[in-house]
Amino acid sequence: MRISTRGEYGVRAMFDLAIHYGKGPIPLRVIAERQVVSEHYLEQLMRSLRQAGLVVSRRGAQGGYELADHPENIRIGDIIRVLEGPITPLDCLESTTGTGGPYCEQPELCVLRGLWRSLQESMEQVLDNTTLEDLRRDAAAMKVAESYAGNLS
Amino acid sequence: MRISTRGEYGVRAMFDLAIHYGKGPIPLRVIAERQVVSEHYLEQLMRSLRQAGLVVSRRGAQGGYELADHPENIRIGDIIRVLEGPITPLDCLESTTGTGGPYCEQPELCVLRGLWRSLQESMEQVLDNTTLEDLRRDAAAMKVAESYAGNLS
DNA sequence: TTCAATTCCGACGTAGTTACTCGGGATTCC
DNA sequence: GGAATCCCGAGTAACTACGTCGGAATTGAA
Repeated sequence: MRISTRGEYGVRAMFDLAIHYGKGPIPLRVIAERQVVSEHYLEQLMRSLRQAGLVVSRRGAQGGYELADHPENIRIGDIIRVLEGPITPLDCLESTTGTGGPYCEQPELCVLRGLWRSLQESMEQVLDNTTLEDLRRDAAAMKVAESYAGNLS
Repeated sequence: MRISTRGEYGVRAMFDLAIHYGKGPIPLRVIAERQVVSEHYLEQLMRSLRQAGLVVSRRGAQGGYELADHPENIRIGDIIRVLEGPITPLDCLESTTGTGGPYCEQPELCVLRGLWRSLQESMEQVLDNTTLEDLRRDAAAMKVAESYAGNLS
């Protein structure tokens, strides 16, 4: 029931970009330093996020990454899905082929399906109802100045 | 964000025992056949569940496993915790030592902590408010006779 | 009393995943 | 032209998930 470091670091990086939204591109090196994660590793994650259209990049000197959209339009669930795949406790909920044991092919007969579906919905509810803007506002409410906020995990 | 087969098979097995609660011990072999999981593997899971006090066992001929308590007193969360460990998206929520990045040692300064905590609470809310009795009742409501219910995933 | 059924236990194996690292090419600004 | 930066594919070491295996201990029944 854990998210991996991909999701964790990815959200940290996106939060960092949200805090500094509107100030032009931020180099990977800076994000990695502020969030205390491996630069090379984070680069891989940013690659995924860029391909998914959540961030845009600029190459060369003065280049870097920035959010592709306003923080209020980026949900945490979007980030997690890109980096971790579908938000689901069990793969069989996503496919119709049924890998969740006997009778999983006939969802109407699978009692446990309802349980896992509820779990899935409750997770998605939290992650899709929180945007980067919410987090940015939380940071501000904590009276943590922007200059420090970049260091928050 | 997935549960592993330990949790999945474990819940399936406990559900099976709930359906057949009050009829004496059920041999591992029977559970494994009904749920279509490896007998040897399931044995390991039952070992954990027994040590945690969720099931009781009887050895020898006519032996097997049964729930240690009435199905309404066994929550899905109890089962998952035994087989998967704490229900949490991030280990740092469980410890006070702080492994969630900079400032995680000072939770009041960690903006993301609130997000992960919400996610954790929503997962626990579902898993701790569903008991084996709820699932048993679901099965009955589905008009699936007990004799078939044992086959449900 | 013997025998078959069953749980109990510890160890082993192995395929896949995770969490990175690395080297170099392409692009952009000054 | 050169420094800064992103872009890309490959490699790798450790860990985890998902089992397997062989046999000892216990129990009920014939």
